[in-house]
Amino acid sequence: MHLEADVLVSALQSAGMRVTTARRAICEVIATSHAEHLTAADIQARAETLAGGSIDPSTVYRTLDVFQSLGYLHHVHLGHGAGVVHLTDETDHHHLACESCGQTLDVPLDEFQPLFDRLARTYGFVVDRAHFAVVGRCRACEQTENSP
Amino acid sequence: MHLEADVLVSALQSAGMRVTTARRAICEVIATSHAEHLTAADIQARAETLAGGSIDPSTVYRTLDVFQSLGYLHHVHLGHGAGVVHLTDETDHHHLACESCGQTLDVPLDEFQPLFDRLARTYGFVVDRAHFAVVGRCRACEQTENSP
DNA sequence: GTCAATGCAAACTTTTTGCAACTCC
DNA sequence: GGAGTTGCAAAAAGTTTGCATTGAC
Repeated sequence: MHLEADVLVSALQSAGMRVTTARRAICEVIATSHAEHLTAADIQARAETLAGGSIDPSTVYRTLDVFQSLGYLHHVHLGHGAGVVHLTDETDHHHLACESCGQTLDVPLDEFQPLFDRLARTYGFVVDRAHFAVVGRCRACEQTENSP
Repeated sequence: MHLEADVLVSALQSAGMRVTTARRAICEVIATSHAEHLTAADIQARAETLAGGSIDPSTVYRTLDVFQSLGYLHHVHLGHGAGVVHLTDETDHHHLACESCGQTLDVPLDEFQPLFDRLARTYGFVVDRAHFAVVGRCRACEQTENSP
């Protein structure tokens, strides 16, 4: 189930691309990020630690683009601010993004499937599941707000 | 049903705020924008035409902020790029945003309400309906893509 | 006459791009 | 050695902010 960094590295090689220190570190970071939603800046920071040197933001973005092209990543917007990346692998859930505390809640796909099916049938609209995030307020923030 | 620009102007006055040429023009624009999804730049352009002079982007943003604070507007992100504003008034529908052609489809709230109710019951998550947009591909783009 | 609102310029965040230097295969 | 990658710097888009001037009430 878990995606190993090796798989990503091999994917680069199979595509005729080169494996550099920066890319190896980024592979490691995204392979071990399963349930997390990392921004490019997050990935840069972790990859720099792993690589033991600095990595330019543009390198991070370019590498993430590569993995999106190869189909391993999608990027998602959970509200304002930076986008996050997400393993394509893990598409069995969706995100509820709290606009107050920034946390995200993962919800099984089953909850959404009836709606998505209906939208496809009625409007011919195919939802991009990976790109989809529902913005609102989580239970904790909702309670805090209503009992000051 | 239609929100008149006068209502917005009065709201400013009731809140102890001043009515300027720029604000009057912006009121006019958003009051007559019903089904449209306007960016700050769109609003600036139209307001400048109405006002017959230039209006600074910062003035537009500040004025839109005022109306969001007063509860008349929400801003929505329909994918990448600039956000759009939306009359709070018209919350009886939701947006399907095509990531390919950029068009948006309005869908009655009824389609979504069962899901929203379920999310609230199960997770305590209250969906910000105005901020919510579903990203995907519309019928036309989906067909174009699949028959080249 | 005050104080809020404006315009301007500058900063800001996130992301993209051009290009010379580098290094992986 | 040659093509793919990198870093740097600069640019892009969208938005926010500081501050002096203007203008509404």
